[in-house]
Amino acid sequence: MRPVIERESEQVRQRREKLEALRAQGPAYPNDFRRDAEAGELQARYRGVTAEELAAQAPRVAVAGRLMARRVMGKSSFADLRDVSGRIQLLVRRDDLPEGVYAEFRHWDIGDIVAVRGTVFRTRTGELSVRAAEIRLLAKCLHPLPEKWHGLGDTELRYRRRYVDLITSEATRETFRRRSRAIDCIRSFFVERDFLEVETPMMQTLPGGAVARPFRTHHHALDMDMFLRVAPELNLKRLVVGGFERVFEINRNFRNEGVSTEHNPEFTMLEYYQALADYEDMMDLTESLLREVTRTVTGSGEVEYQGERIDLDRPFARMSVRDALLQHVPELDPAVLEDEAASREVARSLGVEVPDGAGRGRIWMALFDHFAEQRLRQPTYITAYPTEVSPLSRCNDADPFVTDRFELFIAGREIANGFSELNDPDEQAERFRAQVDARGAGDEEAMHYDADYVRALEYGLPPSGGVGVGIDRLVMLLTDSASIRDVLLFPHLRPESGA
RNA sequence: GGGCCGUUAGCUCAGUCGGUAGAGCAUCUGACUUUUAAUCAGGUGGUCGUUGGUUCGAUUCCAACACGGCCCA
Repeated sequence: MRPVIERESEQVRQRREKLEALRAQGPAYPNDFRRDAEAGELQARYRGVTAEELAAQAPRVAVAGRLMARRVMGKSSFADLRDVSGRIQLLVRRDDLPEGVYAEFRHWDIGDIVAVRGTVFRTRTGELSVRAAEIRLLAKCLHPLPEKWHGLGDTELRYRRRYVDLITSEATRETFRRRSRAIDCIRSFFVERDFLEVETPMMQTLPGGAVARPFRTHHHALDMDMFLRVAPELNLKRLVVGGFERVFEINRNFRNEGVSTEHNPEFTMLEYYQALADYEDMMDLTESLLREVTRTVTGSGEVEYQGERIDLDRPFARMSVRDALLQHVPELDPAVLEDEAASREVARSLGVEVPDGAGRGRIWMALFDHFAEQRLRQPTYITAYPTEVSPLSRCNDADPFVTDRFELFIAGREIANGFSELNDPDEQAERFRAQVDARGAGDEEAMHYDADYVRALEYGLPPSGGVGVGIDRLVMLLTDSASIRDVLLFPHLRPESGA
Protein backbone atom coordinates (compact mmCIF):
# COMPACT_ATOMS: atom_id res chain seq x y z
CA MET A 1 0.00 0.00 0.00
CA ARG A 2 1.23 3.41 -0.88
CA PRO A 3 1.39 6.01 1.85
CA VAL A 4 -1.66 8.27 2.06
CA ILE A 5 0.26 11.42 2.60
CA GLU A 6 1.81 11.63 -0.78
CA ARG A 7 4.78 13.73 -1.45
CA GLU A 8 3.81 15.91 -4.33
CA SER A 9 5.28 14.28 -7.36
CA GLU A 10 7.17 16.16 -10.03
CA GLN A 11 4.22 15.77 -12.36
CA VAL A 12 1.66 17.08 -9.91
CA ARG A 13 3.90 20.05 -9.21
CA GLN A 14 4.16 20.82 -12.91
CA ARG A 15 0.41 20.59 -13.37
CA ARG A 16 -0.20 22.82 -10.36
CA GLU A 17 2.09 25.42 -11.85
CA LYS A 18 0.04 25.32 -15.04
CA LEU A 19 -3.11 25.76 -12.96
CA GLU A 20 -1.64 28.81 -11.24
CA ALA A 21 -0.86 30.30 -14.65
CA LEU A 22 -4.48 29.68 -15.66
CA ARG A 23 -5.79 31.34 -12.51
CA ALA A 24 -3.69 34.39 -13.31
CA GLN A 25 -5.46 34.69 -16.67
CA GLY A 26 -9.02 34.56 -15.34
CA PRO A 27 -11.47 31.94 -14.08
CA ALA A 28 -9.60 28.64 -14.14
CA TYR A 29 -12.81 26.66 -13.66
CA PRO A 30 -15.32 28.37 -15.99
CA ASN A 31 -18.87 27.09 -16.26
CA ASP A 32 -20.24 29.01 -19.22
CA PHE A 33 -19.69 26.49 -21.98
CA ARG A 34 -22.62 24.46 -23.31
CA ARG A 35 -22.25 21.61 -25.76
CA ASP A 36 -24.72 20.73 -28.48
CA ALA A 37 -23.39 17.29 -29.32
CA GLU A 38 -21.89 14.22 -27.69
CA ALA A 39 -19.16 12.05 -29.11
CA GLY A 40 -21.15 8.84 -29.34
CA GLU A 41 -24.08 10.65 -30.84
CA LEU A 42 -21.84 12.13 -33.56
CA GLN A 43 -20.33 8.72 -34.30
CA ALA A 44 -23.83 7.32 -34.75
CA ARG A 45 -25.16 10.28 -36.71
CA TYR A 46 -22.37 10.27 -39.33
CA ARG A 47 -21.80 6.53 -39.63
CA GLY A 48 -21.75 5.81 -43.32
CA VAL A 49 -21.51 9.45 -44.34
CA THR A 50 -18.54 9.89 -46.67
CA ALA A 51 -15.74 12.42 -46.35
CA GLU A 52 -17.06 14.30 -49.39
CA GLU A 53 -20.63 14.49 -48.07
CA LEU A 54 -19.34 15.68 -44.72
CA ALA A 55 -17.14 18.31 -46.36
CA ALA A 56 -20.19 19.61 -48.21
CA GLN A 57 -22.28 19.79 -45.02
CA ALA A 58 -19.45 20.97 -42.77
CA PRO A 59 -21.53 20.52 -39.60
CA ARG A 60 -20.58 22.82 -36.73
CA VAL A 61 -20.64 21.28 -33.26
CA ALA A 62 -19.74 22.14 -29.69
CA VAL A 63 -18.35 19.21 -27.69
CA ALA A 64 -16.66 18.80 -24.34
CA GLY A 65 -14.94 16.02 -22.47
CA ARG A 66 -11.74 14.63 -21.10
CA LEU A 67 -8.54 14.69 -23.11
CA MET A 68 -7.43 11.07 -23.28
CA ALA A 69 -4.55 11.16 -25.76
CA ARG A 70 -2.58 13.65 -27.78
CA ARG A 71 -0.49 13.24 -30.90
CA VAL A 72 1.42 16.43 -31.58
CA MET A 73 3.02 16.93 -34.98
CA GLY A 74 4.42 20.40 -34.93
CA LYS A 75 1.81 22.93 -35.90
CA SER A 76 -0.95 20.33 -35.95
CA SER A 77 -2.16 17.82 -33.38
CA PHE A 78 -4.69 15.07 -33.02
CA ALA A 79 -6.31 14.45 -29.68
CA ASP A 80 -8.84 11.99 -28.29
CA LEU A 81 -11.78 13.47 -26.46
CA ARG A 82 -14.00 11.30 -24.31
CA ASP A 83 -17.36 12.21 -22.89
CA VAL A 84 -20.12 10.19 -21.27
CA SER A 85 -21.22 8.77 -24.61
CA GLY A 86 -17.94 7.76 -26.19
CA ARG A 87 -14.87 9.04 -27.96
CA ILE A 88 -14.18 11.38 -30.82
CA GLN A 89 -10.95 12.59 -32.35
CA LEU A 90 -10.05 16.26 -32.46
CA LEU A 91 -7.83 17.92 -35.04
CA VAL A 92 -6.21 20.99 -33.53
CA ARG A 93 -4.19 23.16 -35.89
CA ARG A 94 -2.26 26.28 -35.04
CA ASP A 95 -3.53 28.19 -38.05
CA ASP A 96 -7.21 27.38 -37.30
CA LEU A 97 -7.06 28.98 -33.85
CA PRO A 98 -6.70 32.51 -32.54
CA GLU A 99 -3.14 33.69 -31.94
CA GLY A 100 -1.43 31.94 -29.05
CA VAL A 101 -4.12 29.35 -28.29
CA TYR A 102 -2.28 26.48 -29.95
CA ALA A 103 0.82 27.13 -27.85
CA GLU A 104 -1.35 26.90 -24.72
CA PHE A 105 -3.03 23.74 -25.95
CA ARG A 106 0.37 22.12 -26.30
CA HIS A 107 0.89 22.56 -22.58
CA TRP A 108 -2.38 21.03 -21.53
CA ASP A 109 -2.27 17.54 -20.06
CA ILE A 110 -3.93 14.23 -20.66
CA GLY A 111 -6.85 14.14 -18.28
CA ASP A 112 -7.81 17.80 -18.65
CA ILE A 113 -11.46 18.58 -19.32
CA VAL A 114 -11.69 20.63 -22.50
CA ALA A 115 -14.33 22.22 -24.72
CA VAL A 116 -14.20 22.51 -28.48
CA ARG A 117 -16.22 24.23 -31.15
CA GLY A 118 -15.47 23.10 -34.66
CA THR A 119 -16.43 21.30 -37.81
CA VAL A 120 -17.09 17.61 -38.20
CA PHE A 121 -15.06 15.97 -40.96
CA ARG A 122 -13.36 12.74 -41.90
CA THR A 123 -9.58 12.39 -41.92
CA ARG A 124 -7.55 10.85 -44.70
CA THR A 125 -7.81 7.49 -42.92
CA GLY A 126 -11.57 7.92 -42.62
CA GLU A 127 -11.83 8.67 -38.93
CA LEU A 128 -14.64 10.96 -37.88
CA SER A 129 -13.10 14.03 -36.20
CA VAL A 130 -13.83 17.56 -35.09
CA ARG A 131 -11.55 20.24 -36.48
CA ALA A 132 -11.25 22.82 -33.72
CA ALA A 133 -11.96 26.47 -34.45
CA GLU A 134 -12.10 27.22 -30.74
CA ILE A 135 -10.70 25.25 -27.82
CA ARG A 136 -10.82 25.93 -24.08
CA LEU A 137 -9.72 24.32 -20.87
CA LEU A 138 -12.68 23.78 -18.49
CA ALA A 139 -11.05 21.88 -15.64
CA LYS A 140 -7.43 20.97 -15.08
CA CYS A 141 -6.49 17.41 -14.17
CA LEU A 142 -3.79 17.71 -11.53
CA HIS A 143 -2.82 14.05 -11.41
CA PRO A 144 -1.31 12.03 -14.21
CA LEU A 145 -3.68 9.32 -15.40
CA PRO A 146 -2.67 5.67 -15.42
CA GLU A 147 -0.89 4.45 -18.49
CA LYS A 148 -3.11 4.38 -21.55
CA TRP A 149 -2.27 0.87 -22.55
CA HIS A 150 -2.49 -1.19 -19.36
CA GLY A 151 -4.70 1.14 -17.34
CA LEU A 152 -4.97 0.78 -13.58
CA GLY A 153 -3.92 -2.75 -12.63
CA ASP A 154 -3.66 -2.43 -8.86
CA THR A 155 -6.99 -3.81 -7.64
CA GLU A 156 -6.75 -1.93 -4.39
CA LEU A 157 -6.37 1.39 -6.20
CA ARG A 158 -9.20 0.47 -8.54
CA TYR A 159 -11.54 0.13 -5.55
CA ARG A 160 -10.21 3.05 -3.52
CA ARG A 161 -10.10 5.48 -6.44
CA ARG A 162 -13.03 4.26 -8.43
CA TYR A 163 -13.12 7.59 -10.26
CA VAL A 164 -9.73 6.83 -11.77
CA ASP A 165 -10.77 3.28 -12.60
CA LEU A 166 -13.85 4.63 -14.36
CA ILE A 167 -11.80 7.16 -16.33
CA THR A 168 -9.44 4.42 -17.40
CA SER A 169 -11.46 1.28 -17.87
CA GLU A 170 -14.26 0.78 -20.36
CA ALA A 171 -14.86 -2.64 -18.81
CA THR A 172 -15.55 -1.03 -15.43
CA ARG A 173 -17.84 1.56 -17.00
CA GLU A 174 -19.73 -1.19 -18.79
CA THR A 175 -20.13 -3.22 -15.59
CA PHE A 176 -21.86 -0.35 -13.84
CA ARG A 177 -23.99 0.52 -16.86
CA ARG A 178 -25.17 -3.07 -16.84
CA ARG A 179 -25.88 -2.90 -13.16
CA SER A 180 -28.03 0.16 -13.69
CA ARG A 181 -29.80 -1.45 -16.65
CA ALA A 182 -30.51 -4.58 -14.61
CA ILE A 183 -32.13 -2.62 -11.80
CA ASP A 184 -34.09 -0.56 -14.29
CA CYS A 185 -35.35 -3.73 -15.93
CA ILE A 186 -36.33 -5.28 -12.59
CA ARG A 187 -38.30 -2.18 -11.69
CA SER A 188 -40.18 -2.22 -15.01
CA PHE A 189 -40.87 -5.93 -14.65
CA PHE A 190 -42.70 -5.43 -11.37
CA VAL A 191 -44.38 -2.16 -12.21
CA GLU A 192 -45.80 -3.79 -15.38
CA ARG A 193 -47.26 -6.51 -13.18
CA ASP A 194 -48.93 -4.04 -10.84
CA PHE A 195 -46.51 -4.35 -7.98
CA LEU A 196 -46.12 -1.26 -5.83
CA GLU A 197 -42.57 -0.12 -5.15
CA VAL A 198 -42.07 0.82 -1.51
CA GLU A 199 -39.31 1.91 0.85
CA THR A 200 -39.20 0.62 4.40
CA PRO A 201 -36.88 1.63 7.24
CA MET A 202 -33.18 0.90 7.20
CA MET A 203 -33.01 1.73 10.92
CA GLN A 204 -34.98 -0.57 13.15
CA THR A 205 -35.40 -1.04 16.86
CA LEU A 206 -35.54 -4.78 16.33
CA PRO A 207 -33.65 -6.42 13.48
CA GLY A 208 -35.61 -9.16 11.77
CA GLY A 209 -36.46 -10.99 8.61
CA ALA A 210 -33.22 -12.89 8.18
CA VAL A 211 -30.84 -15.09 10.09
CA ALA A 212 -27.86 -12.72 10.39
CA ARG A 213 -25.90 -10.54 12.77
CA PRO A 214 -26.91 -6.89 12.59
CA PHE A 215 -24.98 -3.65 12.83
CA ARG A 216 -25.80 -1.59 15.88
CA THR A 217 -26.10 2.16 15.97
CA HIS A 218 -27.41 4.80 18.35
CA HIS A 219 -30.09 7.43 18.10
CA HIS A 220 -28.96 10.32 20.29
CA ALA A 221 -32.16 12.39 20.50
CA LEU A 222 -34.22 9.36 21.51
CA ASP A 223 -31.26 7.89 23.40
CA MET A 224 -31.89 4.42 22.07
CA ASP A 225 -29.90 1.73 20.34
CA MET A 226 -31.03 0.88 16.87
CA PHE A 227 -30.09 -1.69 14.29
CA LEU A 228 -29.45 -1.41 10.60
CA ARG A 229 -31.83 -3.79 8.92
CA VAL A 230 -30.71 -7.24 7.85
CA ALA A 231 -33.81 -7.57 5.64
CA PRO A 232 -36.99 -5.64 4.82
CA GLU A 233 -39.09 -8.81 4.93
CA LEU A 234 -41.26 -8.26 8.01
CA ASN A 235 -42.17 -4.71 7.03
CA LEU A 236 -43.08 -5.76 3.51
CA LYS A 237 -45.44 -8.40 4.83
CA ARG A 238 -46.99 -5.81 7.15
CA LEU A 239 -47.80 -3.91 3.96
CA VAL A 240 -49.47 -6.97 2.45
CA VAL A 241 -51.55 -7.19 5.64
CA GLY A 242 -52.41 -3.54 5.02
CA GLY A 243 -53.78 -4.38 1.60
CA PHE A 244 -50.88 -3.65 -0.72
CA GLU A 245 -51.16 -7.13 -2.14
CA ARG A 246 -48.18 -6.85 -4.46
CA VAL A 247 -45.16 -4.91 -3.23
CA PHE A 248 -41.46 -4.82 -3.96
CA GLU A 249 -38.42 -3.02 -2.61
CA ILE A 250 -34.92 -2.64 -4.00
CA ASN A 251 -32.66 -1.41 -1.27
CA ARG A 252 -29.68 -1.95 0.95
CA ASN A 253 -29.35 -4.56 3.69
CA PHE A 254 -26.58 -4.63 6.27
CA ARG A 255 -25.09 -7.76 7.76
CA ASN A 256 -22.28 -7.78 10.25
CA GLU A 257 -20.27 -10.56 8.65
CA GLY A 258 -16.92 -11.12 7.05
CA VAL A 259 -15.90 -9.62 3.76
CA SER A 260 -15.18 -11.93 0.84
CA THR A 261 -15.50 -12.18 -2.92
CA GLU A 262 -19.22 -12.85 -2.31
CA HIS A 263 -19.95 -10.74 0.77
CA ASN A 264 -19.99 -7.03 1.41
CA PRO A 265 -21.35 -5.72 4.72
CA GLU A 266 -23.93 -3.68 2.84
CA PHE A 267 -25.52 -5.16 -0.21
CA THR A 268 -28.54 -4.61 -2.37
CA MET A 269 -31.55 -6.82 -2.05
CA LEU A 270 -34.68 -7.08 -4.10
CA GLU A 271 -37.70 -8.42 -2.24
CA TYR A 272 -41.18 -8.96 -3.61
CA TYR A 273 -44.40 -10.28 -2.14
CA GLN A 274 -47.60 -11.34 -3.76
CA ALA A 275 -50.89 -12.23 -2.11
CA LEU A 276 -52.79 -15.30 -3.24
CA ALA A 277 -49.64 -16.96 -4.47
CA ASP A 278 -47.48 -19.77 -3.17
CA TYR A 279 -43.80 -20.61 -3.49
CA GLU A 280 -44.30 -22.40 -6.79
CA ASP A 281 -45.92 -19.32 -8.29
CA MET A 282 -42.98 -17.34 -7.00
CA MET A 283 -40.51 -19.74 -8.60
CA ASP A 284 -42.25 -19.19 -11.94
CA LEU A 285 -42.25 -15.43 -11.45
CA THR A 286 -38.60 -15.37 -10.41
CA GLU A 287 -37.62 -17.47 -13.37
CA SER A 288 -39.35 -15.05 -15.78
CA LEU A 289 -37.73 -12.11 -14.03
CA LEU A 290 -34.21 -13.50 -14.26
CA ARG A 291 -34.66 -14.57 -17.85
CA GLU A 292 -35.93 -11.14 -18.84
CA VAL A 293 -33.22 -9.26 -16.97
CA THR A 294 -30.51 -11.46 -18.46
CA ARG A 295 -31.80 -10.95 -21.99
CA THR A 296 -32.22 -7.22 -21.54
CA VAL A 297 -28.80 -6.69 -20.05
CA THR A 298 -26.69 -9.11 -22.06
CA GLY A 299 -28.76 -9.53 -25.19
CA SER A 300 -28.94 -13.29 -24.68
CA GLY A 301 -30.46 -15.78 -22.27
CA GLU A 302 -27.14 -17.53 -22.07
CA VAL A 303 -24.25 -15.93 -20.25
CA GLU A 304 -20.61 -16.83 -19.93
CA TYR A 305 -19.53 -16.70 -16.31
CA GLN A 306 -15.84 -17.21 -15.51
CA GLY A 307 -15.43 -19.47 -18.51
CA GLU A 308 -18.62 -21.42 -17.89
CA ARG A 309 -21.80 -21.28 -20.00
CA ILE A 310 -24.85 -20.57 -17.89
CA ASP A 311 -28.18 -21.07 -19.61
CA LEU A 312 -31.09 -19.10 -18.20
CA ASP A 313 -33.32 -19.81 -21.18
CA ARG A 314 -33.87 -23.44 -20.32
CA PRO A 315 -36.40 -24.13 -17.57
CA PHE A 316 -34.60 -24.12 -14.21
CA ALA A 317 -34.08 -27.51 -12.60
CA ARG A 318 -36.03 -28.17 -9.41
CA MET A 319 -34.96 -30.54 -6.67
CA SER A 320 -35.59 -30.90 -2.95
CA VAL A 321 -32.84 -30.43 -0.37
CA ARG A 322 -33.25 -34.08 0.49
CA ASP A 323 -32.78 -35.25 -3.10
CA ALA A 324 -29.84 -32.91 -3.58
CA LEU A 325 -28.18 -34.46 -0.53
CA LEU A 326 -28.75 -37.98 -1.78
CA GLN A 327 -27.39 -37.06 -5.18
CA HIS A 328 -24.30 -35.20 -4.04
CA VAL A 329 -23.36 -37.19 -0.92
CA PRO A 330 -23.04 -40.78 -2.11
CA GLU A 331 -22.22 -42.00 1.41
CA LEU A 332 -25.73 -41.03 2.55
CA ASP A 333 -28.37 -43.64 3.06
CA PRO A 334 -31.93 -42.25 2.82
CA ALA A 335 -32.69 -43.77 6.23
CA VAL A 336 -29.82 -41.83 7.82
CA LEU A 337 -31.48 -38.54 6.89
CA GLU A 338 -34.51 -39.49 8.93
CA ASP A 339 -32.49 -39.88 12.10
CA GLU A 340 -30.83 -37.01 13.91
CA ALA A 341 -28.09 -38.97 15.67
CA ALA A 342 -27.24 -40.89 12.50
CA SER A 343 -27.18 -37.69 10.46
CA ARG A 344 -24.84 -36.03 12.93
CA GLU A 345 -22.58 -39.07 12.95
CA VAL A 346 -22.34 -39.14 9.16
CA ALA A 347 -21.67 -35.39 9.01
CA ARG A 348 -18.88 -35.75 11.53
CA SER A 349 -17.36 -38.70 9.70
CA LEU A 350 -17.36 -36.62 6.50
CA GLY A 351 -15.58 -33.76 8.25
CA VAL A 352 -18.56 -31.41 8.23
CA GLU A 353 -18.79 -29.21 11.27
CA VAL A 354 -22.22 -29.13 12.88
CA PRO A 355 -23.01 -26.39 15.40
CA ASP A 356 -23.94 -27.37 18.96
CA GLY A 357 -27.65 -27.64 19.43
CA ALA A 358 -28.29 -28.21 15.75
CA GLY A 359 -31.23 -30.42 15.00
CA ARG A 360 -31.70 -32.64 11.99
CA GLY A 361 -32.63 -29.63 9.82
CA ARG A 362 -29.46 -27.70 10.52
CA ILE A 363 -27.40 -30.85 10.02
CA TRP A 364 -29.01 -31.29 6.60
CA MET A 365 -28.10 -27.76 5.70
CA ALA A 366 -24.51 -28.15 6.92
CA LEU A 367 -24.19 -31.15 4.61
CA PHE A 368 -25.91 -29.31 1.79
CA ASP A 369 -23.67 -26.26 2.11
CA HIS A 370 -20.60 -28.43 2.17
CA PHE A 371 -21.34 -30.90 -0.61
CA ALA A 372 -24.14 -29.71 -2.85
CA GLU A 373 -24.14 -25.92 -3.11
CA GLN A 374 -21.01 -25.40 -5.20
CA ARG A 375 -22.01 -28.19 -7.60
CA LEU A 376 -25.20 -26.42 -8.63
CA ARG A 377 -23.87 -24.71 -11.74
CA GLN A 378 -26.88 -24.30 -14.03
CA PRO A 379 -29.89 -22.50 -12.55
CA THR A 380 -31.40 -24.86 -10.01
CA TYR A 381 -34.21 -24.42 -7.53
CA ILE A 382 -33.65 -26.32 -4.32
CA THR A 383 -36.92 -26.77 -2.45
CA ALA A 384 -38.35 -28.15 0.77
CA TYR A 385 -36.01 -26.57 3.31
CA PRO A 386 -36.19 -27.87 6.86
CA THR A 387 -38.58 -25.93 9.08
CA GLU A 388 -35.82 -25.60 11.68
CA VAL A 389 -33.89 -23.23 9.38
CA SER A 390 -36.94 -21.46 7.94
CA PRO A 391 -38.62 -19.55 10.77
CA LEU A 392 -40.81 -17.42 8.49
CA SER A 393 -41.87 -20.06 5.96
CA ARG A 394 -45.08 -22.00 5.81
CA CYS A 395 -44.78 -25.70 6.63
CA ASN A 396 -45.46 -28.19 3.93
CA ASP A 397 -48.95 -29.67 4.44
CA ALA A 398 -47.82 -33.26 3.84
CA ASP A 399 -44.49 -33.12 5.65
CA PRO A 400 -44.18 -30.45 8.35
CA PHE A 401 -40.48 -31.25 8.81
CA VAL A 402 -39.94 -29.08 5.73
CA THR A 403 -41.38 -25.83 4.47
CA ASP A 404 -42.71 -24.65 1.13
CA ARG A 405 -39.51 -22.80 0.44
CA PHE A 406 -36.92 -22.61 -2.30
CA GLU A 407 -33.51 -21.18 -2.95
CA LEU A 408 -32.12 -20.59 -6.40
CA PHE A 409 -28.50 -21.46 -7.14
CA ILE A 410 -26.53 -20.41 -10.17
CA ALA A 411 -22.83 -21.05 -10.69
CA GLY A 412 -22.64 -22.55 -7.21
CA ARG A 413 -23.98 -19.45 -5.55
CA GLU A 414 -27.24 -18.58 -3.83
CA ILE A 415 -29.08 -15.97 -5.89
CA ALA A 416 -32.62 -16.04 -4.51
CA ASN A 417 -34.60 -17.27 -1.54
CA GLY A 418 -38.37 -17.48 -1.42
CA PHE A 419 -41.29 -19.23 0.16
CA SER A 420 -44.93 -19.48 0.90
CA GLU A 421 -45.27 -17.10 3.82
CA LEU A 422 -46.16 -18.42 7.24
CA ASN A 423 -49.37 -16.50 7.98
CA ASP A 424 -50.64 -18.36 11.06
CA PRO A 425 -49.86 -15.92 13.90
CA ASP A 426 -49.82 -18.57 16.61
CA GLU A 427 -47.39 -20.76 14.73
CA GLN A 428 -45.22 -17.73 13.95
CA ALA A 429 -45.15 -16.87 17.65
CA GLU A 430 -43.97 -20.38 18.38
CA ARG A 431 -41.26 -20.19 15.73
CA PHE A 432 -40.03 -16.90 17.16
CA ARG A 433 -39.85 -18.48 20.59
CA ALA A 434 -37.69 -21.27 19.18
CA GLN A 435 -35.41 -18.62 17.67
CA VAL A 436 -35.16 -16.82 20.99
CA ASP A 437 -34.18 -20.12 22.62
CA ALA A 438 -31.49 -20.66 20.01
CA ARG A 439 -30.25 -17.13 20.66
CA GLY A 440 -30.15 -17.91 24.36
CA ALA A 441 -28.08 -20.98 23.51
CA GLY A 442 -25.49 -18.78 21.82
CA ASP A 443 -26.70 -18.48 18.23
CA GLU A 444 -26.00 -14.80 17.56
CA GLU A 445 -27.70 -14.96 14.21
CA ALA A 446 -31.01 -16.24 15.51
CA MET A 447 -34.03 -13.97 15.26
CA HIS A 448 -35.65 -11.83 17.93
CA TYR A 449 -39.27 -12.14 18.94
CA ASP A 450 -41.14 -9.48 16.97
CA ALA A 451 -44.45 -9.03 18.81
CA ASP A 452 -45.73 -6.39 16.44
CA TYR A 453 -45.17 -8.67 13.48
CA VAL A 454 -47.18 -11.41 15.19
CA ARG A 455 -49.90 -8.83 15.87
CA ALA A 456 -49.88 -7.86 12.18
CA LEU A 457 -50.39 -11.53 11.29
CA GLU A 458 -53.28 -11.60 13.76
CA TYR A 459 -55.04 -9.05 11.56
CA GLY A 460 -54.77 -11.58 8.74
CA LEU A 461 -52.03 -11.89 6.15
CA PRO A 462 -53.58 -13.25 2.96
CA PRO A 463 -51.82 -16.43 1.85
CA SER A 464 -48.78 -15.06 0.09
CA GLY A 465 -45.49 -15.87 -1.55
CA GLY A 466 -42.34 -13.80 -1.16
CA VAL A 467 -38.83 -13.78 -2.59
CA GLY A 468 -35.51 -12.06 -2.00
CA VAL A 469 -32.91 -11.74 -4.76
CA GLY A 470 -29.33 -10.68 -4.13
CA ILE A 471 -28.80 -7.99 -6.72
CA ASP A 472 -25.02 -7.84 -6.38
CA ARG A 473 -24.60 -11.54 -7.07
CA LEU A 474 -27.01 -11.33 -9.96
CA VAL A 475 -25.00 -8.45 -11.42
CA MET A 476 -21.79 -10.46 -10.94
CA LEU A 477 -23.33 -13.12 -13.15
CA LEU A 478 -24.47 -10.61 -15.75
CA THR A 479 -21.09 -8.89 -15.93
CA ASP A 480 -18.83 -11.94 -15.56
CA SER A 481 -17.34 -10.45 -12.39
CA ALA A 482 -15.37 -12.74 -10.09
CA SER A 483 -15.73 -10.59 -6.99
CA ILE A 484 -18.65 -8.70 -5.48
CA ARG A 485 -16.26 -5.76 -5.17
CA ASP A 486 -16.23 -5.50 -8.94
CA VAL A 487 -19.95 -4.73 -9.00
CA LEU A 488 -19.95 -2.29 -6.07
CA LEU A 489 -18.85 1.22 -6.96
CA PHE A 490 -17.28 1.77 -3.56
CA PRO A 491 -16.68 -1.58 -1.87
CA HIS A 492 -15.74 -1.50 1.79
CA LEU A 493 -12.00 -1.62 2.45
CA ARG A 494 -10.01 -0.83 5.52
CA PRO A 495 -9.13 2.85 5.73
CA GLU A 496 -5.91 3.82 4.05
CA SER A 497 -3.23 3.74 6.72
CA GLY A 498 -1.64 7.06 7.53
CA ALA A 499 1.76 6.03 6.21
C1' G B 1 -9.42 -16.11 12.54
C1' G B 2 -5.62 -19.55 9.53
C1' G B 3 -2.45 -20.47 5.06
C1' C B 4 -0.12 -18.71 0.62
C1' C B 5 1.19 -14.51 -2.47
C1' G B 6 2.02 -9.29 -3.38
C1' U B 7 3.73 -4.01 -2.12
C1' U B 8 10.19 -0.87 -6.60
C1' A B 9 9.15 6.31 -10.62
C1' G B 10 2.45 9.27 -11.61
C1' C B 11 0.93 4.19 -14.17
C1' U B 12 2.39 -0.99 -15.97
C1' C B 13 6.41 -3.87 -14.70
C1' A B 14 11.91 -5.69 -14.78
C1' G B 15 15.99 -6.17 -11.36
C1' U B 16 19.69 -6.55 -7.34
C1' C B 17 22.82 -14.90 -5.39
C1' G B 18 23.83 -8.06 0.10
C1' G B 19 27.73 -2.88 -2.56
C1' U B 20 21.45 2.65 -2.22
C1' A B 21 18.13 0.84 -9.03
C1' G B 22 16.14 0.11 -14.84
C1' A B 23 12.44 -0.19 -19.17
C1' G B 24 7.84 1.29 -21.56
C1' C B 25 3.99 4.87 -21.07
C1' A B 26 3.34 9.70 -18.89
C1' U B 27 5.99 14.40 -18.00
C1' C B 28 9.84 18.39 -19.53
C1' U B 29 13.06 20.54 -23.85
C1' G B 30 13.74 20.44 -29.18
C1' A B 31 12.10 18.72 -34.43
C1' C B 32 7.68 17.65 -37.14
C1' U B 33 0.60 20.76 -40.45
C1' U B 34 -3.74 14.02 -41.42
C1' U B 35 -2.03 11.16 -36.58
C1' U B 36 -4.40 7.19 -33.97
C1' A B 37 0.02 2.72 -28.59
C1' A B 38 2.28 8.90 -33.99
C1' U B 39 7.65 9.24 -34.80
C1' C B 40 12.86 11.04 -33.81
C1' A B 41 16.72 13.28 -30.31
C1' G B 42 17.84 14.76 -25.32
C1' G B 43 16.42 15.40 -20.04
C1' U B 44 13.59 15.36 -15.05
C1' G B 45 11.48 12.06 -11.74
C1' G B 46 12.69 6.82 -6.50
C1' U B 47 13.36 7.14 1.97
C1' C B 48 12.55 -0.05 -3.46
C1' G B 49 5.02 -0.37 2.04
C1' U B 50 6.49 0.76 7.65
C1' U B 51 9.43 -0.44 11.91
C1' G B 52 13.16 -3.29 13.99
C1' G B 53 17.18 -7.10 13.62
C1' U B 54 21.64 -9.42 11.27
C1' U B 55 25.85 -7.11 8.60
C1' C B 56 31.51 -2.99 7.41
C1' G B 57 27.17 -2.14 4.27
C1' A B 58 20.01 -3.96 3.56
C1' U B 59 15.78 -2.08 -1.62
C1' U B 60 17.79 -7.35 -1.43
C1' C B 61 18.40 -11.81 4.21
C1' C B 62 15.28 -12.36 8.97
C1' A B 63 11.11 -10.73 12.19
C1' A B 64 6.93 -7.90 13.39
C1' C B 65 3.31 -4.66 11.58
C1' A B 66 0.09 -2.16 7.72
C1' C B 67 -2.73 -2.58 3.34
C1' G B 68 -4.34 -5.63 -0.65
C1' G B 69 -5.24 -10.37 -3.46
C1' C B 70 -6.42 -15.65 -3.55
C1' C B 71 -7.81 -20.02 -0.82
C1' C B 72 -9.82 -22.05 3.74
C1' A B 73 -13.13 -21.43 8.33
